[in-house]
Amino acid sequence: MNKVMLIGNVGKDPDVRYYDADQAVAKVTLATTERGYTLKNGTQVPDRTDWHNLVFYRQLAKVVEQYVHKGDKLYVEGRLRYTTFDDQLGKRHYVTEILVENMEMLTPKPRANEADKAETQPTVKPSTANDDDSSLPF
Amino acid sequence: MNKVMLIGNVGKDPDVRYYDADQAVAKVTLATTERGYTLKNGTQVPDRTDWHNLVFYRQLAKVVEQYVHKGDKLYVEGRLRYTTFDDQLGKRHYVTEILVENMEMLTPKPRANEADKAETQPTVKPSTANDDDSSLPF
Amino acid sequence: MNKVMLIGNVGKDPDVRYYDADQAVAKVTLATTERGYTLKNGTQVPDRTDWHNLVFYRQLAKVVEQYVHKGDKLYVEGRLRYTTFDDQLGKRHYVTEILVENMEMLTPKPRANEADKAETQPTVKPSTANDDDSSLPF
Amino acid sequence: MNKVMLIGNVGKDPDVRYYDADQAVAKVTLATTERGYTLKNGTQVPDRTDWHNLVFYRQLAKVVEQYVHKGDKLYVEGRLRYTTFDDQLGKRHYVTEILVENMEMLTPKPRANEADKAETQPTVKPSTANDDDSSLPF
DNA sequence: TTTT
DNA sequence: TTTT
Repeated sequence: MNKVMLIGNVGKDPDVRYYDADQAVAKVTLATTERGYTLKNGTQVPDRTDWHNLVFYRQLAKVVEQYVHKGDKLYVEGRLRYTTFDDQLGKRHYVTEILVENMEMLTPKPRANEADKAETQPTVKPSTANDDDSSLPF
Repeated sequence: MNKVMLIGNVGKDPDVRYYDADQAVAKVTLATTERGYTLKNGTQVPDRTDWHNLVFYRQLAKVVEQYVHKGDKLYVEGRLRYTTFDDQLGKRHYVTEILVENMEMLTPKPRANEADKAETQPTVKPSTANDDDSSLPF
Repeated sequence: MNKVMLIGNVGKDPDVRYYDADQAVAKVTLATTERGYTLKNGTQVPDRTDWHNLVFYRQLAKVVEQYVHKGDKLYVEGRLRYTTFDDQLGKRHYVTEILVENMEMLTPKPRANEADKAETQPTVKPSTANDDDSSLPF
Repeated sequence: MNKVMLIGNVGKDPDVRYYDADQAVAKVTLATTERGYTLKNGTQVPDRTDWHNLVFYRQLAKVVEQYVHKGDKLYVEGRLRYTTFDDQLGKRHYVTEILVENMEMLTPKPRANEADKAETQPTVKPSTANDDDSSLPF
C-alpha cells in the first residue's frame, strides 16, 4: 500500500499540458495546514504549512483544467512518488509528487445561478471513470 | 486492517455515561451525505444519507461530552464493530458501531470571543492522548 | 467522506448474480481479526473477529467471480451503507454493507505455472477501470 | 487532512538517536513496491519501488529501536512533511519525510518459542500510547 | 436525527 | 464462515 490523502488549498491555477488530444497532465500545488497548539509546559507549537506537488493524468487532468482554480479547497487521494530529473545544466533534481487517483472538490460551486456559461461544476460525477450507461442506481 | 474514516454532521447531542470517574462512554450519531448525480442516460441518482453509530471511550468520551453538539461537523477515524444484545423481552438486536480512535472537530469555534464560560474549544490538542510534557515541537 | 478500508479473509466463495450480461452483483463476507493483548493490570483482552458484508458491482463483481475464493486474503476500500429490507413474512431486516470501490488481492497467485486452465490471476490490473489504450506508463 | 498510509519493507536497521532519556528519534527507510502490468496495447509497465523516509518520535522511536529490523514488513500511518537543511558546505538539501503516528508490524514474530532473550514482540500493544490502567476491554 |  |  502506498496511499496519500490530503485536504488543502490550491496554490495557483493548474499547469496543464497535452501530449495529444487524449493525453493530458495537470500539475497543482496544494497547501495543507496544521493548526499550532500549546503544550502543557507552555511551549507554543506554531502553525505549519506543507506544499504538495500533485500530478493528474488523463481524464482527471481535464477535469482539473476545467474546474480547479487557485484558492480552491480540494480533497485528493493518490500515491507518493519520488522522481529525479537533470536540468539543462546537468544538475540533478529530486521531486516528490502525489500521483492523484481520486479527487473531490470541496469549494462550493462558483456563482452557480449567475447568467454564466460553461463555468459550472459538473453534475455528472467528474471524479469517477464510470463511463458506462449503467442503469443501476449506484 | 479495519479502518473507517467519516466526515459528517452530528444528529443530536452526545449521550454520555460514566462507569466511574475515569471510564466514560459517549455515543453519537453521525450523518454522511452523498450528493446525487445524473447518469449519462438521464437517470437521476438521488442524494443519500447514512446514519452511523459512533462510540467513544475514555478521554475521547470526555472531549466529546465537552465539545461536541448536535449539528457539528466532525471527522472521525476508527474501527467497524458488529455487536449483539438482547433486550428485556429477550429479543436479539444487531448493532453496527464505529469505535472512534481519532476525532477532529470541523465546525469553527463556537462563539469564541463572547463573554462566555468554559465553552471554548481546547487549545491543547484534544484528539491526541499525548499527555507527556514533551518539549520537542512535533 | 465515507470511507472503509479492510484487510481480511474471505468466509466463503462469492455469491454472484447477473441482472443482465453487464450488470452483476457479487457478495462476499470478509473476516477481520484483531489480536488480543494483555493490559498492564493483567486483564486479558481476547482476539476479536468481525464479519463484514461486502458488495461489488459491475466490473468488480466479475473480477470477484473469477478470482476470489473462500479463504483468500483481500484488501478492499469502499463506503459504509445501511439498508433495510422486508422478508416474505413482512419482518424488517437491517443490513450493514461495504460497497466496495477498490480491491486488491493479497493471496499469492494460485498454482501459477501448473498446467492449469483459465485460473490464473489477471496480469492486466483487474481492480482499475482503466480501459483506455493509454501509452503513457502510469 | 495530511495522511499517508504505507505497507512496505524496511531497507536497513533503524537509525536511532536519543536527545535525553525520553526523547528519541528513529529513522527508517521503507520500500513500497507496485507490481508492473501489461496494457491492452501490449506495453509493459515495469515494477516500481519507492523509498520513503520515515521518522518516529518518543515512544514509537523506542518501539522501533527494539523491534524493527532490516527486511521487516511494516504498516505505517502518518503525515507528509517537507523539510530543508544546509550541510557543512552551505548546500541546501530538500527532504521529504513521513512523520509516523501509528505503526503495525506485519512480519510474524521472530523466533518466538526459541529459548531466546528479550527479543520477542511486545504483548502489550506497542503502537498505542494507551498507558492507563484501563479495565474495560476495548 | 444532521448538514449543504 | 476466514485466517494467523
